[in-house]
Parts: sequence; C-alpha cells; structure tokens
Amino acid sequence: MKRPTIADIAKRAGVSKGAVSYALNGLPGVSEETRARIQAIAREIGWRPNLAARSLSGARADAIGLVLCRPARFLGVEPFFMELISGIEGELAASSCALMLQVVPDHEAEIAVYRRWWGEGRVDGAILVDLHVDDPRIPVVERLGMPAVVTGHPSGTGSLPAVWSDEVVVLREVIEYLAALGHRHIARVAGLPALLHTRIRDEAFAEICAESGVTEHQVVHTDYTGEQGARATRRLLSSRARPSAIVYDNDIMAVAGLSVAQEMRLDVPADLSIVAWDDSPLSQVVRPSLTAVTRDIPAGGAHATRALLRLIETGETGSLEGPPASLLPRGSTAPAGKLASPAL
Amino acid sequence: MKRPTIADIAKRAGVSKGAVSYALNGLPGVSEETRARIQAIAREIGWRPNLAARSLSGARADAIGLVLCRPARFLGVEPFFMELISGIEGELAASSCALMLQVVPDHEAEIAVYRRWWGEGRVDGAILVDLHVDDPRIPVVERLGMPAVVTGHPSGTGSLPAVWSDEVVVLREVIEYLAALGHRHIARVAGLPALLHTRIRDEAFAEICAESGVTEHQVVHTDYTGEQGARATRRLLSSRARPSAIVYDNDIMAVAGLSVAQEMRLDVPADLSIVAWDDSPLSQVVRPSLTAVTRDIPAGGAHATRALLRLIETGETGSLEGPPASLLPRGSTAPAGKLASPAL
DNA sequence: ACGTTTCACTGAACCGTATCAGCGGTGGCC
DNA sequence: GGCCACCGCTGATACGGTTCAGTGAAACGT
Repeated sequence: MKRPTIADIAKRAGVSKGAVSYALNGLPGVSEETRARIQAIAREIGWRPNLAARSLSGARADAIGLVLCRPARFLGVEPFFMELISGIEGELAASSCALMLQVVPDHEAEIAVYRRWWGEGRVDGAILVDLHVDDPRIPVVERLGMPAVVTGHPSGTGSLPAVWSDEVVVLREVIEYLAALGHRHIARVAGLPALLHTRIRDEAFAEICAESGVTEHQVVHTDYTGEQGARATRRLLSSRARPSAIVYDNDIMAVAGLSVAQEMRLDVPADLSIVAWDDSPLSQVVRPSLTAVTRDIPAGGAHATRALLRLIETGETGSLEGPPASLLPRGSTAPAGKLASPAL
Repeated sequence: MKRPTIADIAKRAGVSKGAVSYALNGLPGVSEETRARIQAIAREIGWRPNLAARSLSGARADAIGLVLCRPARFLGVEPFFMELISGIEGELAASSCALMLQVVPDHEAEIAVYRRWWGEGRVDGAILVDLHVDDPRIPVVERLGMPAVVTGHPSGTGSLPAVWSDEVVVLREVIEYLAALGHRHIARVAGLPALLHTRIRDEAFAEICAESGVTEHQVVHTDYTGEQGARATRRLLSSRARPSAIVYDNDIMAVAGLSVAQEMRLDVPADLSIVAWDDSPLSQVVRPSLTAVTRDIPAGGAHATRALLRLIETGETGSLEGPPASLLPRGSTAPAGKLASPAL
C-alpha cells in the first residue's frame, strides 16, 4: 500500500538502485534492454519519483512562485491576475513544473515569502508582478540569488530581467486617436500612483497631450476599484471645465465611469468618450461597448514564464520586450461634441 | 554562501544534529538554555528548514493543491475563483502551508494532476471545486487516499467531506420575492448543465416556481460567458411570451443581459427584472445596480481550507454546511409591468 | 548505599533519489 | 597476447532533516 520506490523496482528487476535511477532518467549506464524492462516494471507498479527525495539530491524543486500583493477584495475584480495565471500555467504545463501561489497584504510580507520559499528550497524561481517605484523587492531578490523575472519596465528591475511591453506607444496611439476626434480636454483615471507603470503612463500622458494639441489634461489616481472609478468620474464630470474624454486604467473603472456618465444624463459617446485600458469580456458586454487598449495578458504570462524557465535552466538572462498592446475602437468613443470643454 | 543546515548549527553550538532538531522543533530533549542558544545561532546564520529534507523524513509536504478546470479564457471573467483563492490563502497563511495551483482543460487532466501531486508527495491534500454530476474525480481521489474536501452538495461527493451551503433556500427566497412582486413568468439563464449545482438549481427552480404561483418558467443553459448570456437573453426577450424577470447564474451574464435589454429598449426594472447570482463589484457598478444573490466566497474558501487542514491533521472528516447566501435587492428588480407575459 | 528514574544529549539509522568511483567482462588494436 | 577503452552494472555515499535507541550523569527514593 505504500508508495513504490526505486528500491522496489530494483528488487523486482534484480538490479541495483543505481541502475534503476539511470534507466528511469534516460541516462547512459544501462543497456536498452534493461532500461525497457525497468521502465515496464515502473509503469506496472505505478512508480512516481518522490519529489522531496529528488530535490534533496540537489535537483530542482520543480516549482516556481508567484506572489500577489493586493488587498484580497481587489483581486477578484481584476481579471488581470487570473488571466496572467492561466498564461503562466499554459507554459508550465509543458515542463511539469508547478506554480506556488500566495496572496499577501504588503511588500514586507511578500519579501518574507520569497525568503521562506527560497530558503526552504520550495521554488526554483519567481515571477514578480506589480512593479513599484523604488520597489523594495528588487534588491532583496537580487541578494537572495533567487532566479526571478519581473513584469514591468526595465528601468525599475535592477539587474533582474524584465518582461515588458512599451506602453508609451499605445498611450500615444490612444491620445492621438482622441485628439484626431477633436478632443482637447482629456482626463485619465489612473491606478495606484505607487506602481511604476502608473508613473510612466502619467509622465507620458502629459508629454503626449502637449505634443498632440490636447490643451487640457488631468490625472486622478485611484485604487482600481469601481467605487473610486465612479467617484473620480463624478468629480471630473461635475467640474466646470469637464473633459470630453476619459481614459481609465482598467475596465471595471471604465464601466463604473460609464454608469456615472449615464446617470448624469450624458450620452456616451456623444458627450463623453471613454477608453478602457485592459480589455476584458466586461468591456464588450456593456452598452456602448468600450473602446479599449487590449493586450494579450496570458501571452505575457507565458512569455515571462518561458524567460524564467530559461533563466533557471541556463542562467541566461536579459530583458525581453513583448509586442505592444493596441487600441481597439468600439462604441464608447466618438468625435468631441460641442458641449464639451471648448464651449466654456 | 551555501544554505546553512542543522549540521552547521550543530557544529557551532557544539552539539549533535539531533539536539538541534529537538531544539528547533520545540520538542523535549534539550534544556531550555541549550534550546535558546541553538535558536539564537539559527537566527543568526539565517537557517531555514529544507522542505525537501523534511518531507522526505515522512513529514508533511506543507502544501495543498487546487486545480481549476475551466477553459483559461473563462477564468479571468469569473471573479469567483480569485475570491476563492484569496479566501484559501487567508486561512493558509496562518499555518505556513502553501498553495499549489494548476489550471487544466478537462477532468482527465485534472485527475492526472492529482495522481502526480499525490504520487510525488507534493501536496498533503486538495480542495476540489466545480463538482459535476457523476463527477469522475471523486472515485479516483477516494482510491488514491489523498485527503480532500469538495466544495459542493454532499449528494455528489461520495465519501469525501463536502463544504457547501444550501442553495435551495436562497433560490426560494429569490423566486418568492419575484412572485411577490407579481412576476408570473420567470426565466433562468443557467450555467453549465454538467455542474451539479446547476442541476440542483434547475430542479429546485421548477419546483419552487410551481409552489409560488409562477405559472411559466424556463431555463436556458450557457457556458457562463457574457456572450452566451447576451444571446440567451436576446432569445428570451424576443419570444412572444417573454419573461418579466430573469435570474442569471453569474453576474457577467446578468450585466450582458442588462445591456441586451436596454438595447431592445426595455426598461430595467420597469419592463424586466434582473437578478444576478453571485455578487461582485461589477453588480454595483452598472445602472441600474443589480439585485443579486450574495455569498461570502472568500469565507467559503477559508471554510474549506480549515476543513481540509483538520482532515490532514487529525483525519477527522465530516461535511460542513456553511451559512446560506442571501438576496440583496438593488435597482434591477421591481413589480412586474403590465407589458409582461400576462398581457399575452 | 544502592537501585531507579529522569534529564540532556549522542550516534546512527532512515526517508528516496542522484551520482560517482570502481569492477569484471568484452572487444578492438597494435 | 597484452594493453586499453568501453559497456553495463554494483555498491557506497550524499542530500538535510527526523527519530529512536542508548548513554552518562544527576536526582531521587527507600
């Protein structure tokens, strides 16, 4: 009833444990005939390598880690993480490597998790997400010597390889598209200001607006919840000089903003254009459907995973730039109406 | 530069490995003085127990498994899973136990994962979700002897403990609420018919409708996507005898249904009442906000986790019924209008 | 004063696998 | 025919913990 071990196989095959190990790992050292016999026995008695024993002998833990650091109640709302995970999984499945997941409240806890996982030999490496400005995790992971890739802009990843895509390109696409539609006052309902990508988008936003003839632009920071998205929208739309277009940093806020606008008897897109960053089925389900910046998140996760596996395997490092996201116009954007801020 | 081991500690403390093991695990066998000295050294040199070594000696793997079996693209949409995970994590954090996650396309693959995880000694147990009618995973897991709890109705969990809550109670609450508002024709846009809870809701739905004077009722099955939710709604609302209320099995479909209704120039809730099962921030963000069946999913996950940990620890089994979900009326339900089916 | 118990600790075995040195046998080569 | 290389395998050891039997000394009881 106990789990069969290579010792059991060795006994039945009449060879030594070493020979069994060679046979089952495809190493030279046994004849093809013996190898086949041993493999047959292994299959017959349902042998599986004991991972603990294997990793104890200096080998892999055959697992990578992912720590999510957002308050639990925000996680469900953001399709982002689940999509990322499915992308990671897709890549992992091929290599019989497992994913260790942990949700923590803050960076301190996250760092403790890395320390523990790496110290215990539980993982071979990790994928870091939600890169912050001056992210404290980077130096710690560097010092630990744990293989890791970071999804985020290379400017913030220290010596760790970054897996990223250029957001400025898309942002420019969005702003120029809106500017071409005649929008001269654009607001941005952004995410957490501590996130590096928020900072990067903020800076690029100001710059590109200036370049594109968007005379007025403003940014409101939120925590990505629909609630705060709604509140920000309400405030923006109530101000005397209200924007004729709003770009949201995720789609739940965009949907919330849409509802607020409709509640305030504004027509979307005639009176107000809305662009969602991150596209999810949600954007297509509301009316009007949302013009959105779409990127293939699962592909990004798969990308990062491949990079990490290669780093673990070969030690080969280096940042990887993925394909940029792109703008997908739908029903929530239209030429700027006469009622918008220029009328003021 | 290598990881410190108990042998290193033993050398520095001038004691044997065994003594160090006793000291660090809080076991009797060393004086409190020596224990303190050993613990100090361990802390000083940053020792962490090597998990592989520990589990090799017959101990825990200190991890539990969770396999999600839905096509990857559906996972992101459903806040359910992420909320479940955060609930599980919350409970796990206390016991320094890790979560192994895997996403698979079908039950066959899922079963293979359990076989592998259990065979490799990677997990101490698992939480099974999305219980199906005649679920093939149940007998396999039973035979494997892997500790497991199942979230779902006890009628389908075989000898495995179920962690569940009574859905019929809430369903009755919903139907009677709608019936009291004068609705006599209610439709249900349900999820996958293969899921046991869909089956249970289906049966209870018919029964309760009959009891409550709801003369007409019908069920459409979908795959939980907004797309199919929209299509089902369109079909329902285009039929000659259209329902005056629709109950959706998740909120993304409810939102999609809301959009379809509005597109068809129906006023929600005047012409059509909508109830979402599973409440998420999404339900509150659309206009009108959705009347929804809310349940505390993270709490359910935590509940299941506690049950599993106890099962692993003590072998103590037994099903656990959680608090039922409850109906949260919001803006999408109202008395049945004169235009609804009774007019026919 | 002597046997017994308790305490604090040691030394070794053990978990299941990987890996390495070594060994006998065979075949090739000069 | 003697030397070497190679094949196929054995036996031992390492990995880092846990655990158990055993040991010497001190404390205790009678």
